[in-house]
Amino acid sequence: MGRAPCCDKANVKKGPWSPEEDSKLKEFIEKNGTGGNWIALPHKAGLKRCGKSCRLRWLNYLRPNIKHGEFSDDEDRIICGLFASIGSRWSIIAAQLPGRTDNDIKNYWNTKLKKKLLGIASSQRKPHQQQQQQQEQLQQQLLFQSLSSSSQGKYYTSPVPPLPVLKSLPPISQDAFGTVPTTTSSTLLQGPSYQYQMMKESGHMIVFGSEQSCSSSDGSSTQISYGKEMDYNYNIGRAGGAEQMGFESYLFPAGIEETHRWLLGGGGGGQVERDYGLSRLWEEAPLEYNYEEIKQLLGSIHGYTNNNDHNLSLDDPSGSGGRGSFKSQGRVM
DNA sequence: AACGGCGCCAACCGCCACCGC
DNA sequence: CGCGGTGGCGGTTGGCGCCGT
Repeated sequence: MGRAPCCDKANVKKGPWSPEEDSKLKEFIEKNGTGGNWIALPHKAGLKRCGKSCRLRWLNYLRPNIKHGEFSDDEDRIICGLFASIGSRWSIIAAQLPGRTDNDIKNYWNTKLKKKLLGIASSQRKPHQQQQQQQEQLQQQLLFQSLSSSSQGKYYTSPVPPLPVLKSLPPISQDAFGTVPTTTSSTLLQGPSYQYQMMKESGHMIVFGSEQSCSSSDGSSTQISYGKEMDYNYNIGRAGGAEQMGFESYLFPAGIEETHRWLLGGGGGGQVERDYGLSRLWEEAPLEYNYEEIKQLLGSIHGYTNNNDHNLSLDDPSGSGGRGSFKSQGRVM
């Protein structure tokens, strides 16, 4: 089986575009527009190219106001935040970055940003934290994969809510109190080493990650996994003198509220009511599971798949075949 | 200078959704 | 409602250039 090719492959030129072809295409579109039909366009424009190729060339290179060159820190931040929220929906991400194309962002992510962030993440990993239970690792990795990787097939089927620039929770040792933490790309972590993402004000978010070794005054410790949508508050303030304190609270869909507070002394060390086990432990090696296994594991993450309260839901990938099921996406010409 | 490895990125490929008939 | 054509998307590839040996 197979489908008819979009053009006569024998008679179309492939490979890099010549300046002549570029100017032909540009001139034609500027004069006539695309005519709503890319397949017919190359013939009309006198180009021996596939319509899709023309479209790509126009959208990614010739279109006016295309921005090339280095990505700024702000752009890094937006890409990281959106990737963590919606995964590799490059066209959606590109829509938030005027002048950038999905292809550009995809390339940038794959070649630079991902490595940059992974490097940071692995350098922050502490040896003693490499004792995590396998099940938790698996769940969290799968959670991340399912939310971030379209090929694993979890999709938002409702419009994604407005996404503010995401802020990351500052490490507890950092002087992040009294000022709103401004995130640089170096504090955003992703993928298997993903830790926390935190918006600076109240709102709704999805948190990937977990806390571990949460010590309390009676010496007990607990381990908490997150992989849930939740409402949250995040505040940082000062509690007199040089003392610094802050808190954050999470409201889970089930109505359970959890509040974390911390208190740091000014000069001589600090005290936290709960330890933030911010560094994550993940398997470096990719794990591969079939969909049934993934489903089972995700099913064990409470509250994960039932997010309708928040206008977000997750599709079964088996029905969509893996791509293009982002229902709210608009067509861009 | 030659060669191999690697990174980058433009372009291609294949799939799916949408739309008109 | 079904079908075919087209647009749009994300993953992948191939070629080029840079750099180290």
